[in-house]
Amino acid sequence: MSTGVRSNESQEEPVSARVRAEDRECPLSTAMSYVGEWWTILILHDCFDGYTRFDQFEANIGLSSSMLTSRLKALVDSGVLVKRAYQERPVRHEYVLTDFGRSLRPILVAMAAWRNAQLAPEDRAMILVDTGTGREVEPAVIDTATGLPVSDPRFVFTAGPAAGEQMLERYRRGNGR
Amino acid sequence: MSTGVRSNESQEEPVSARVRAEDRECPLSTAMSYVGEWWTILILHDCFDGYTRFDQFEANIGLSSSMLTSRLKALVDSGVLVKRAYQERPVRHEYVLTDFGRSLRPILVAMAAWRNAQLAPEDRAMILVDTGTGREVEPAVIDTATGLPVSDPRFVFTAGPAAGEQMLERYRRGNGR
DNA sequence: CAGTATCCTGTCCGATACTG
DNA sequence: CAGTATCGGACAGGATACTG
Repeated sequence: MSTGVRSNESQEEPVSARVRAEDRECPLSTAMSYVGEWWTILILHDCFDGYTRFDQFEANIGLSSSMLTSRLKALVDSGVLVKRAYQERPVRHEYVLTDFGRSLRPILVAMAAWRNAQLAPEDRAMILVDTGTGREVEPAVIDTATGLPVSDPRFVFTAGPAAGEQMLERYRRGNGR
Repeated sequence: MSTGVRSNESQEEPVSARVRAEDRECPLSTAMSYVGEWWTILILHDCFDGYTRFDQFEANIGLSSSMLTSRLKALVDSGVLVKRAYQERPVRHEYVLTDFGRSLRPILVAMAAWRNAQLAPEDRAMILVDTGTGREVEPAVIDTATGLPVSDPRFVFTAGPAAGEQMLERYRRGNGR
């Protein structure tokens, strides 16, 4: 799990997302292989709100049980959740976030904040609050060095040290910048 | 476009994502209807890097031309891109980000930052840099009031003023918190 | 309740061919 | 080059039925 990618699998080998992510060696693609699916985001949302059980996910999200089974399995396989029996006879499981899974929360927050920023405060259906003060949080994605929002045009993507040929080509002179 | 949701459409009415987003009245779902697809993220990435043309997207992303056509159309319909002829005879178009489209960039940055944080600096294939200083940016999602990262457990989601029954139910006493 | 297994439909998406 | 139209296979995902 050091690379953060799905570890095992049955004998079958589908998972187009994984292949695409590695082929592209791009952090965005890798991130998409984790949070690029509706159900995954919705399940994570539930988890961040403290829900842990199959029927809770099913009720909150409203997906079919077979889909939920397969999504949960994928999340466990990829190290985002762990499945744990919390009682025997009958055996009952709970699904809880790993540290790795918790690390995804800022992405969800950024997405929710993006949408809420388009709405007047009184039109927001879900908000982030500071339990210390009770006040609504206004999240921002910033550069930790300067504190500036990353939407500032001075910040641009470019090839990193481990860039492959495709990535280098992408950032060679010639794009519209 | 004030609500940021797709405006028009041909006579046909597919777009399952839109329906789901509105039904759920959840900012995460709405965000997912915009950035929940691989191709959309990849196209946006290209746009943020200054690419504007059909063949550039095709070469960088490697998707089929028919898919690219339909993804671009969706992005134009949803107000993320505008299609503009930059020359006549033969007519050639470019696709450029609207302000609304540009507002999505922090989400992409948060995703890339999430992945890069798992890698040693020398293992990163793509990074964000400050063109002022030339240094790599370490982005963070923070609360603008306190400056604390939103990963801090004091920050939690809860129902907002416009929460509907489903959202209220979700945050009533009873989840695992 | 907590799932698993099976079926079936719609849609994603690449391949191919065509147009100005 | 910058697309559009059509075809067909693979798979996502709901509905339903079954199990301990």
